[in-house]
Amino acid sequence: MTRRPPLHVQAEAALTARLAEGRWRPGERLPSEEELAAELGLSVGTLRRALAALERRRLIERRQGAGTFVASHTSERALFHFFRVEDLQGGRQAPTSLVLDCREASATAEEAAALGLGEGETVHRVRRVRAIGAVQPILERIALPAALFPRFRLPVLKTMEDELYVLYQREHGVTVVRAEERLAAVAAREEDARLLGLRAGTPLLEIARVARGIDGRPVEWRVTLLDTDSHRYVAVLE
Amino acid sequence: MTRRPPLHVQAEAALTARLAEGRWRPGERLPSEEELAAELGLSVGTLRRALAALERRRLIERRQGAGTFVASHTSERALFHFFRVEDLQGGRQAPTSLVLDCREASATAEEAAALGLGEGETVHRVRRVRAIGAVQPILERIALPAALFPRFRLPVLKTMEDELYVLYQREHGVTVVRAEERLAAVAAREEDARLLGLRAGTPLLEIARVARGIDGRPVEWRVTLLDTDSHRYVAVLE
DNA sequence: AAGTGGTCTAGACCACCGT
DNA sequence: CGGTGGTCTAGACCACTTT
Repeated sequence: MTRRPPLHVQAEAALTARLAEGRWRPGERLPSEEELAAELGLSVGTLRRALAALERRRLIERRQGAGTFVASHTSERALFHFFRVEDLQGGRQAPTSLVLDCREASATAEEAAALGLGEGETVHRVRRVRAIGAVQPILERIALPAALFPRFRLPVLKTMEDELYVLYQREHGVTVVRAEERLAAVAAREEDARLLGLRAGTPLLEIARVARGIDGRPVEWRVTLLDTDSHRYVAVLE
Repeated sequence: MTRRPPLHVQAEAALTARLAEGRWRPGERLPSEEELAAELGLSVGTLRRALAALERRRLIERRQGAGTFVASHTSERALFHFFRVEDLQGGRQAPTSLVLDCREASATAEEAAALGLGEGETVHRVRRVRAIGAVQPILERIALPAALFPRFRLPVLKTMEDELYVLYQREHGVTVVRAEERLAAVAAREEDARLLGLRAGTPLLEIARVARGIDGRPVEWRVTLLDTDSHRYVAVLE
């Protein structure tokens, strides 16, 4: 016999579900603590515990005197949380992007596996290079399930809004809250080297990412190549 | 005028200081909530809030019915928290180590900078290779401030207790609670390639780590080379 | 049975934001 | 000023571990 989870856990799950279904829009204010507590049949103290957990998971933001708000992806958050690249001095700077292509295709086995799709389902495939200051150390290949992004398109060959997660949320209602990355060192292939202005065979850092939405399902597959002559990938373990 | 921090924050800081100074040993039980609250002049509720924060920072562990304990580095924790290497299928296995050398030396500029020492201060320098299953994909160079590890030594050329953080804590009273890593892709140098059984020039993942103690000061500088033919470095962003 | 941490509530008071 | 979240307290009751 498995025990009933505590009320604050149930409340957290119930609120997570409401956020995932889009009950409130990003940036919108939630009802006050007192109202939510009454609605869920809890004391304010117990509800506050659930809200604190949601805040730690960055699904909501709380501002004293103003209210509780659905977290919205700002460039700042995306920059500091989902972009883990620094220069050699530890400095951080927002990159700018140049989109090379953006088209529909049917998923390769690798893409399908990463995104939890059937092989051959439709994906949007994007390729772009990203510049930081005077150098251009990043090449990315991105795949998105067409089912989640029905009207997705990006103008090609133009420097674009760089932070795609802001765009996913604003234009497609997809909020990325978590990602897993697997890193390897690889030798630059002919074509990649050309796009980055390097010699073929140069060691590059390959970052393979699965990004997930509020409900935990994969929403993006991204493979980044980083030239570590000028930059580093940073991680904090705690 | 800057405001007084809330009591639960003050309590957290006070308890952190006690843990850092070694008031209780790793694994030892702390006084009960009621005793601690009385001692610090707080209500139990406020004290519990401070303890919950310390538990999230993994400085303590709480067991219902048994008490609150100083967190102690188990191999399991070190393996899952400070060892971010998986095989290509996502499997995790504890590595075994072969120590190549372990001697005292005076810190290089790089070591001194990373550890916050004056150049020329004494460090212990360790070099080892680590095997996982049938392969041997890891080469590590480690530097420790001699001031923090006065009696440090490791037998050379013998497979040793692999998880050094368990040893740091048990034998030297140094608890690692946080680390920052900077990753790059490099071409294997002649000597490193020989030790890993690879050709010179093979792309390797270089992981440069600064590990910190409870008080936040650097206690270890470690550069790991990982052969990503058989393994990956993993990170979770959330 | 005694002692520990975990849950949940109710309420007072404070700090802050917006109008 | 009213309404919001933040802090702090006090106490009842529960679940679990240990002796």
